[in-house]
Amino acid sequence: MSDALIRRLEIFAELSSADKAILAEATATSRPISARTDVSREGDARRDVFVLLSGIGCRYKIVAEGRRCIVAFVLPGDLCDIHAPILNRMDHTLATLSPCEMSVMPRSIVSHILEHHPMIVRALACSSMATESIQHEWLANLGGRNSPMRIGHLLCELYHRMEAVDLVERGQFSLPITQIDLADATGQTSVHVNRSIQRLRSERLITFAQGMLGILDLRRLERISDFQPDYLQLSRQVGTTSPD
Amino acid sequence: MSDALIRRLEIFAELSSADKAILAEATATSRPISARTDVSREGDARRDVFVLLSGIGCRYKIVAEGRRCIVAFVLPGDLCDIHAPILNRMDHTLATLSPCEMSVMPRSIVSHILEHHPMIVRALACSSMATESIQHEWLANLGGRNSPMRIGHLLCELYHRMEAVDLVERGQFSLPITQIDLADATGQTSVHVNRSIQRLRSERLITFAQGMLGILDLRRLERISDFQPDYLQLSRQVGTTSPD
DNA sequence: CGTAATCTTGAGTCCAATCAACCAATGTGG
DNA sequence: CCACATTGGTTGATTGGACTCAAGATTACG
Repeated sequence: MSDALIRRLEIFAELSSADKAILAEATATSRPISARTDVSREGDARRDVFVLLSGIGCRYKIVAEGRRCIVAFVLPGDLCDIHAPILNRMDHTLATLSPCEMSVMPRSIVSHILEHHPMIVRALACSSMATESIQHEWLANLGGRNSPMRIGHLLCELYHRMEAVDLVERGQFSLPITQIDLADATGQTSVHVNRSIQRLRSERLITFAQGMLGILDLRRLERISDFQPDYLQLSRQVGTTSPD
Repeated sequence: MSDALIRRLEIFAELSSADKAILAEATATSRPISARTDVSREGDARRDVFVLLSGIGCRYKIVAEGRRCIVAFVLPGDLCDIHAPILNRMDHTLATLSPCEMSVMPRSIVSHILEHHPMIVRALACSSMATESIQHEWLANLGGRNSPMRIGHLLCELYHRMEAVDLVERGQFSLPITQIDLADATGQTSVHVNRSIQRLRSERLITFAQGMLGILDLRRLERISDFQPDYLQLSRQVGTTSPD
């Protein structure tokens, strides 16, 4: 289970067996968390470093009038808030959407890694730049695209991110979230999301039922959603850049 | 001029005189760049590390049908792409909006800083987390707020960020950007932005003319825009957190 | 098996984009 | 110095898309 993290970081840097060992150790102890629970809340002091091992989580903020805005999805292998200890307050809430398996990394191991495992640090830096890219793309999504494109684009992103940690099988993957969640992530009403999904279904681009998402025609979905996978930075980068 | 960078980083960490000296050296040579020019383009290989010394820039993406989405504003003292050398492609374009003064940091100094000036590195890490917070807030802005709130919220953010580098005088600061720019940053039409600005003006909240923005009643503007300054992480943090 | 969520569909309303002028300020060349 | 072009801002009329409200169907779950 814990190998999602390793698989993810290996995209960005060549990890030694010592690197992998410490990552395995750091994520050895995990605990189950039920769906729809806040793991750490906006305003809390940042403390822990989490790794999501299975399930789907999100980061959200509450704006005026109680509206919930999802600002990111957290997928298996995602490492949350590696720099948590150095900033004082969470600006958002980290929560589960489905039942999850999470691991809390002990502070001691975190600082040990930061000091003695430069390749991991490098991979983490790349990973956080990829996160930034994703956020830019989300902004472009909300600011510049219409409803079906927003949904399509988001689904493409999730597809590729799940693919990168080997969780896609025959174009399908588990996506146990509601249309309300998709609405809050794309700045729309669930009613409106529903209609767009039905449109995508009727055009034989996706299937979405019982928490499973199927992408029927990735190329076409990407095209109509203005999706360019480059921004995810998920193509292997090992050896393609010079060390600093 | 170059002290905007130092002033900014000092928010996050206590810099020694050696730290400041190397920052001053790194930003010693600057060059003027005229308004509305792309500094580095989406798709380009990342190479240089920029510091904006004066003027206003932005990061933008072009989505389908040529629409421009501004995903961030770059203010004096902002350090662009410190990790540029380790990722291969720019996911967005960095451009000037007004005439700017920019400094390109030599690679050699960058790596020297990363290796020998831990407090600067720490400040940079904090700074990039603050950037992430801003992006979350922008997502909430686009996803959850109406037009006057979006504009008001953005203006509050710019006010506080300019304040942090001492560029606000008597509630006023230079903001040489167009309503079209504001539109592209808030996912609206310039026509719609115009009406919202007029609304804010008529409620005696702001003045905005000839590239100068005046905030007439910050508290009230913050209240009606659902703005909480905490997310900017601009309150001095020196000594408030334990080192890792 | 029953209750609560979630999804689906329809109808009506409203807000924001679009289209289209027009104005003011600035700059340019003759 | 003035005619003209350009850019940014302002205003109104129109239209379409997204939200709201509401009710029924389906699914999930204790």
